[in-house]
Amino acid sequence: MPTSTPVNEGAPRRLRADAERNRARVLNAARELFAERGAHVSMDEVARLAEVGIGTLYRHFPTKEAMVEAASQQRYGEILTYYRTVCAEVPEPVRALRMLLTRIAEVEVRDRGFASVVVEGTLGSAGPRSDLRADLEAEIVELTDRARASGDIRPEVTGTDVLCLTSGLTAVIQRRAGDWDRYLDIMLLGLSTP
Amino acid sequence: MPTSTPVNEGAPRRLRADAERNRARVLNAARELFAERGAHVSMDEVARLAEVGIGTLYRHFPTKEAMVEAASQQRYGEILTYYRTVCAEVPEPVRALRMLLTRIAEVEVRDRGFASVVVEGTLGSAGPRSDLRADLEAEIVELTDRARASGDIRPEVTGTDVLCLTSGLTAVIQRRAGDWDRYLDIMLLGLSTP
Amino acid sequence: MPTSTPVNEGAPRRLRADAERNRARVLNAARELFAERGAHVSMDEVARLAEVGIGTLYRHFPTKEAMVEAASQQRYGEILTYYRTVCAEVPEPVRALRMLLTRIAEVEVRDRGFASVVVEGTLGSAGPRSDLRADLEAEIVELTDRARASGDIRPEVTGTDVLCLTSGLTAVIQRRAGDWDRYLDIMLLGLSTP
Amino acid sequence: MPTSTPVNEGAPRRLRADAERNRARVLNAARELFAERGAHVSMDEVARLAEVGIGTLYRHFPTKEAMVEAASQQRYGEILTYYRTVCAEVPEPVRALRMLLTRIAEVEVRDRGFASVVVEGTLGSAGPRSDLRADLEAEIVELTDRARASGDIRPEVTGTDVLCLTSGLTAVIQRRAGDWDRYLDIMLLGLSTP
DNA sequence: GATGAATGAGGTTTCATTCAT
DNA sequence: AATGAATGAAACCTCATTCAT
Repeated sequence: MPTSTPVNEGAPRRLRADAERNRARVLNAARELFAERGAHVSMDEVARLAEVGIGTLYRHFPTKEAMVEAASQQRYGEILTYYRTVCAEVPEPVRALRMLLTRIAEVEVRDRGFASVVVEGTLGSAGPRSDLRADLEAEIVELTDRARASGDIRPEVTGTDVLCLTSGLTAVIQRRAGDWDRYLDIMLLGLSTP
Repeated sequence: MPTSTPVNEGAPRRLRADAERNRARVLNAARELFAERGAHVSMDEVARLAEVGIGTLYRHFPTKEAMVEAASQQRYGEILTYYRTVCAEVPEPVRALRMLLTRIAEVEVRDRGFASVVVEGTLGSAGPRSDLRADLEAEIVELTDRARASGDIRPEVTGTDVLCLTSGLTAVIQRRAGDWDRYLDIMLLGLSTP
Repeated sequence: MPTSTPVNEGAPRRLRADAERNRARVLNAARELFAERGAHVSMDEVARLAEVGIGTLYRHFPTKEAMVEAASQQRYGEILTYYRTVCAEVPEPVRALRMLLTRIAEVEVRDRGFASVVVEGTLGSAGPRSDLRADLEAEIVELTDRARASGDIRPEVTGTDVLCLTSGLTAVIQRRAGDWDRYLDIMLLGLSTP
Repeated sequence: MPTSTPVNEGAPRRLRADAERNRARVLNAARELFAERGAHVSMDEVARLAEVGIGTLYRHFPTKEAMVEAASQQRYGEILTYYRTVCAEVPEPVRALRMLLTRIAEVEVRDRGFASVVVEGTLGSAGPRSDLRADLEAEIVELTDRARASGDIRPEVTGTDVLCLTSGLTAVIQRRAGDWDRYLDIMLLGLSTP
């Protein structure tokens, strides 16, 4: 079972109230802008939308990359929270898996375009995985194990396979958002015992 | 049936021999560089690797985007040629489909990283589709129709569904190259009649 | 004879004990950092090494320049103290001069790189001279006068000449630290009566 | 005898006429601005004075540091040219040495403030020496050897000693320009046989 | 047609200084 | 008095594109 990290959105230290608020504003601005305009959003634009000086932005995140990473973490945190509060209750693993993947898809749809900023860091990709992403992936793997154990999916299907399909799912949303439920149906069919 | 465009890599008019050669050099350089370094390759670098002046490069392609688009076309042309010379002979549509998708995957693996440059224009995505991409997609749709007709895949599966899954396939290669054959297996299983 | 300023490191008024301690911490941090990394040290770094908030730093010194100036003063104070406690006893002016210059060199070696921060304000330079620097220069001039009077150095040598050579001495240490004693030898030879 | 490098101001390749002209304009602008305002001159300002786009400036010199280095080289080239055309004729080594040092001083006076930009790279300093600087230093060393051989300066004086004094000379000019001839007199006295 | 020098808007990042807590 | 978060001007540098040679 994955380590039950408390999902605190990654703020490393205790911050003054206003600092915490600014951090959140920046992260939201970043998510919003990336979501709608893809990768080529400038730091100045993020700062402007967050109504924060550019210096403040850099105080919170030493680098553009760091900021993107943090926004990314935030999204994983959101999904994890959902999973732990809702899916965890569901007894049938395949149903829980479908719920989780659906949630992932919904977040992806909402933040469409965000993914293109972090291709190297998207769910299921290779490359160094951040804390919350690792946790989320661990949950998926575990769910797969349970589903296999209960005989709901084919015995040769591994957790890695499901991560791989998940990765495809988010990409499909980025490219042809409307069709993602068809994708999900077909993939789950491909996994299930006949 | 798809319009049977001759696959001549998109050169619009008769060019002097050396001009044609330069065009090809540029396109290859672009493909190579994008493949290995992803999106942030400059026009100067492309020109340098192509051993061509930057001015020459711009004579052939008015814009960076146009150049990327052309390189993209080249790749689709390559796949189309393969399809028309090899797959078209194969009588069983599902086998032909698997062959085609495998070829697509192989090209994708070879040019790994290229996709990240043209997210907006990859196979199966929404957005304006170029000539050769449209042709290729049409072939996939047609193959799907034949497979459905022959009862090899489920009756409710549409050509669009397969395009959608194909789009996921290329994305998976970009993100976790090693697993693409598992993806293909599961996907085809999901499509097939039980 | 130079005005006998008490060498109290320039703290203008009675400060609370902890304030005084903070002032000293900042000054030491500044000296240390400038010494080892030259000019491009930020105020934040100074504050961090001093274990003091940046605000506190600015309470003590209204400006970076002011802080540098104060650190500079501190160094002159150190040399003056040495001079007044040790050299002043020495009866032969040339020997006293050599001792003083040696001390200056030693401090310069210890704080190598510091000089590059205060080029405009180094010993013997033009530009507005601070209190303690003025005092130190006055001592050098006076020592020169005594040496000339006692016939140890050439009659046409002025105090200004020696200041000028001293200025060269500190520069040489900054640029080729190892050779400063050769410089001193040759310089004193050039001053002395044949 | 130092290798007789032709003094071509360091332009590495054949350039188009206009490029060569721009290169020179930039270098002159840089020298002028650094001379009058010291180190904190921005690249934009240099470009503006040179009446050249900022991009052009960076095409010629990939880095601010590289540009400073090139301007520095130019100055050494200037001095070397003088040395080779004028001093080399003079039979008495000490007189030639004084002429050379005087020239160095004059250039330093003209470009006052320039030195502060390149402390790490000034004549006689430690650190990686550029081609022309190395050549110039070699000339100084050779001159010293000849002067020692002819008995004009003390037998224990080395070329290194003279480099060291030269380094002091340029620093003195930076700090108290007016007095440099006194410095030169005294130092040469210190070197000479009694 | 080909070349590569020139352009300059715009990107990321730093840092001295101010001010709310 | 002390703190450290916030500020934003300005620095350096990149790169798609234009144009003189």
